[in-house]
Amino acid sequence: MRMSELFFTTLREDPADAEMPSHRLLLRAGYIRPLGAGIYSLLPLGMRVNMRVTQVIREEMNAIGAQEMLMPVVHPADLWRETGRYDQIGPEMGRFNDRGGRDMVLAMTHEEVVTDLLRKLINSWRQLPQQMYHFQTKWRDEPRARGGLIRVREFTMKDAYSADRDEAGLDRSYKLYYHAYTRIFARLGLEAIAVASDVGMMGGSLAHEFMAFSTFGEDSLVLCDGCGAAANRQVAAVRREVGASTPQEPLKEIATPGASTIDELAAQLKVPASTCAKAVFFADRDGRLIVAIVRGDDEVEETKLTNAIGARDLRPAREEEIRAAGMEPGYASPVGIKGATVVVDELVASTANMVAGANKAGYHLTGVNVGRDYTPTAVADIASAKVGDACLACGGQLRIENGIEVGNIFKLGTRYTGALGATYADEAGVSHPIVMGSYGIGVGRAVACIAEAHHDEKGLSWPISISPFDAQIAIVGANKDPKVTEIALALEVAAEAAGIELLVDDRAETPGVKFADAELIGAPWMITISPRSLEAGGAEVTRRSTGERSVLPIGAVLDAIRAAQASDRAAVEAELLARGYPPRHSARDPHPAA
RNA sequence: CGGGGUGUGGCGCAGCUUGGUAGCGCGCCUGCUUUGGGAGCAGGAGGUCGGAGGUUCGAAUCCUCUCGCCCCGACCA
Repeated sequence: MRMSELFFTTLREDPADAEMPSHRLLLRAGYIRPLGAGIYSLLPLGMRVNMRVTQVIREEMNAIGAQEMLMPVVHPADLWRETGRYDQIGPEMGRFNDRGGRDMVLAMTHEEVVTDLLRKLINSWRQLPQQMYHFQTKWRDEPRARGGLIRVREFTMKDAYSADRDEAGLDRSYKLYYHAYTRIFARLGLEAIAVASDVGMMGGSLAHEFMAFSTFGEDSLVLCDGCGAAANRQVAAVRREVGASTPQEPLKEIATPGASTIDELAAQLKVPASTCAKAVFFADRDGRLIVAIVRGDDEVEETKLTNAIGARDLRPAREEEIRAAGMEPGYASPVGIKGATVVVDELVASTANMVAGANKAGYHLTGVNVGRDYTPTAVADIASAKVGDACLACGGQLRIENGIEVGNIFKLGTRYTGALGATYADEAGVSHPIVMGSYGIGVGRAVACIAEAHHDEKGLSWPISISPFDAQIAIVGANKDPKVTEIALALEVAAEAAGIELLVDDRAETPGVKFADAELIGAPWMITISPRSLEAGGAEVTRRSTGERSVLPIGAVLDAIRAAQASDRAAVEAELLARGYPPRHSARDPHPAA
């Protein structure tokens, strides 16, 4: 490809409204352009990276026996009514009417459609298991798009689905995807780990998220270096010391003027924050008030709270809602109130004689005991894991890092097949619902994460496996010697024949511009061909990631690139093998370990 | 949806407080010179100042409403 013909432009200055490096650089280097909030065009450079990423995913999907297909973006709403999600899902789903006035939806995901196909195509146990996937556009009207391709409203997802006859089959399928995903992210140059996660709107029983480490990550990952346990903070359980059993003291009201926060309260009473009960208020979709009680040194983890009581759409409660329930913000507790759902953290439930609000401004109660002084609706682990907490599995110290979710795998079970009546007949002719899993990767987000992980102050620096071009040629000094252009273009032709894609900078720009743009665009090698390089023996080859430079005879350049590509790929495979993730597993083969 | 910010040629910004002919840098076009780290000189093109309404002799500037976008929080690949 000649750069003079490439549909793109680089920007010399950073776009004002891009913060994250991937956003900034993908814009500046001419990979993407926004159309609206969270809606992007992929320019040819961006599309090339997208295709490379897609190809890696495709190869690994095919390797586990998944079959590529394509399902529509526009669905009849009736199908979504059958699973109940048409009403469950809020404004993040795009809805419209066709010309006949029928309700239609834009795909946010494809469980409904794939399950509809299963019920139409699968009749017998002999047809199972099945694995299928596609790359398709999703529309999710996110409340807030952000960070360029990191969180957008329209995006391409690779979503795969497994269909098995029973839980054991689903276990096997799940492990296959775990295996494939590990291989995919390694091949994409992403350091990603699988963490236990919430099942969210997908439903189902077990889920892992694959998280790319990033300081800009929106999720907090709770990690144990001791045993390798990893979980999303939303669901991370930790080992918690149970309070010593102390005799219960009588309830006593004390004046605590101005102590409307836990810090002030603990300071005023000279007691540790852990002995104070913190009340946090939420309201659900129907306006029902929910009081969550955690220890003063803990925070409420909303996802855990949501799951503990099967609530939906929690939001912070408004002050008037709290007062309406008979509580005093700043001095609130469930003691003496009625009508609210009270969820108590298990640690609070096992701690005697806590300090809690008196529901009267300026007063607290001491000697508060759960069960005696108030009755909780539920007792559950609803506190956020903290740095330094003890690992549930091994007791080791936990640490917390930020990550970006690039993929997830869900055990759906019969959530959809049950609702839609997708069944098969077993050997005895008895009908059973098909057992499903679903497995997603956001392609554009993966691209953005790779850019986050592979860039420097000068620009992008793609891994060899997914760069838009294998190398970029800077033609320098063509005015002094027309031969350099000839040689460069001949090299491009030879490369094409060898299956190597070069981007040749034949523009009438000064060398400085060409070098700067090459570094911005970030192909793994920059090849300079100039009178000077020819004199030195051929082409000057610079490795983008290291800045390492050498001069090679023109005839040796392509071989060198190919050799480097091969050894890079071999190194990734060797590492994957060492970790227990060799290539090639069929869905019907026994699986090693995952 | 709450909070904060911002909207002025393709990009980055000034001008707004104190109303009076819309400016700067980069990029773009033409010519000449230049050519190994974002060239120089000369000439040139390009803007309903996000939109609507209002105040005023006069609005980028003041007022009201509205829309877009970005960032921070509650949600997700």
